[in-house]
Amino acid sequence: MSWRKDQGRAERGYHHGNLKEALLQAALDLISKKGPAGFTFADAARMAGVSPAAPYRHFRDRDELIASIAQRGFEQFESLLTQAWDDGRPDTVSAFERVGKAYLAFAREEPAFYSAMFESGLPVDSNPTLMAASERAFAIIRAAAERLAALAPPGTPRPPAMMMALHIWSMSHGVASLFGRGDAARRKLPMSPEDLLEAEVLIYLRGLGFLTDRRPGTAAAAEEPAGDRSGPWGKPK
Amino acid sequence: MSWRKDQGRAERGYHHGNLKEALLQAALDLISKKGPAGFTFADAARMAGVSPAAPYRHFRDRDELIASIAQRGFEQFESLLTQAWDDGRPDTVSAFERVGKAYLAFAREEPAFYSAMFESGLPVDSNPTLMAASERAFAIIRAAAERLAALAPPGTPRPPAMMMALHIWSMSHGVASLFGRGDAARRKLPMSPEDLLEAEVLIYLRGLGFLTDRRPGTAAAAEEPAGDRSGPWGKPK
DNA sequence: GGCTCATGTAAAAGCCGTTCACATGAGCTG
DNA sequence: CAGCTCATGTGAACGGCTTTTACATGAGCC
Repeated sequence: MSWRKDQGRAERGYHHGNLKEALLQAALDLISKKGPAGFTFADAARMAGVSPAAPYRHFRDRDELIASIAQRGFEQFESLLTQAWDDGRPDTVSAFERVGKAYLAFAREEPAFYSAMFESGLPVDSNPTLMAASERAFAIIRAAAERLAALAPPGTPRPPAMMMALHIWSMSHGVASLFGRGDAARRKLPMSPEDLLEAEVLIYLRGLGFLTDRRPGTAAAAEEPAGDRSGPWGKPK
Repeated sequence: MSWRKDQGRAERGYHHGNLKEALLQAALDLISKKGPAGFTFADAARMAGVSPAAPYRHFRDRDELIASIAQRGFEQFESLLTQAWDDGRPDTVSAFERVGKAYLAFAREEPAFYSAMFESGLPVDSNPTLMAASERAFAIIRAAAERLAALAPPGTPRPPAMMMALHIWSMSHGVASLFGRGDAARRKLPMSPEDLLEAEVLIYLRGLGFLTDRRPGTAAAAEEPAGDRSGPWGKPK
């Protein structure tokens, strides 16, 4: 991937040609290295090889750059979740769990996006298009919850899908922000964040009446392919 | 509560007399108004009526002030959780739920402490005494989980208390940081954060085999006083 | 070929964090 | 009480950041 002009400052005319994009990339780099607080507008400009005033031709101020990154992050996030959900294939429950894992994977692999989205301190409702992007991403979780709710075992009250979605979101976000990333907020854990979240979601689903232990002969087995786990947290000793 | 010298800059000698405390208070004010990022060392100094260099006699740098606040926050947090847990009275499950609510209440009522503790971007492990304070607070949740695990219905595998504690922590933190505070991260919800978290915890506990719907004649009723709720999310229509 | 306007620069104002040499005076010592 | 000492506060200064303003450049269009 090479831009029209080499992205280094090497022999570049008066005009950069791709500054907006270069600034977004630089900001991503910097945020992932030093967090959204440590990132400076001037640094991004330097990295792109332009003067400190140049970015103002493309972003009203520093916050707007961060908001742009958050926006882009929500878009990638939405696409990742969509892919993970895969319209509920091969079965609703395991697709649902995959969504939780995708959430965590995103937080770990795209820490810069994740912090811009959730830890930058920007009010979510300041920017309507940002808010909309955030809601589109959440809509994936919501749709998944909707499908899951429809599978509620007959006889039990059907859980509100919106509530389930919010619960899953909060679990994923909680695990991701407390234990998820390598360098910030490191706390010792007896298990990986992924396993922690998986167990949490499975226990939760079981609490709703979804028989996630997948033993043959259960109601869930009618829709789910057989699994071999004995319970949400591995084999008890 | 009046200090030796009136805390305003009004007729104050060369020495402040209580600068460290005044700075901590000022920082709390500022952080709760403008977030941990918006807070500046110079502002705190101004608010205390001293020169911008004075704070350096009490804190190595800005981060150390924030860490001090986080530390103090963890201490208050621990005390609040201890009080909420009340050693499991009147019954383990309801005390457990009270702990979740206390978590949320703290996030809402002490946003400045909460952000310093969880959203300031300070590496938790940078300061050993901070880390220790954080662990003491978490120990309350852990102890509660321990007691709850001991009540696991016979016949089912007993869940690891540590895991339960981490689950509860992540749920509480997830709800608090996504929906908890009035002004940052405002997202529309069909229910209050408190109700959302309560339902989440109840469903989770049910998933572990704790019969939290509290109908007479259940195993849980042997330890729990009777309640009147029909399920974790109110009456289904 | 010449115009225009988006895009870049230079310079400057104002703020912040941080450091350093120096000032002050609270509290101890005799 | 006199005098000393050292914790605590001051002022000035450095470098860096954000943001604004007036000006420069040249890409794309007529």
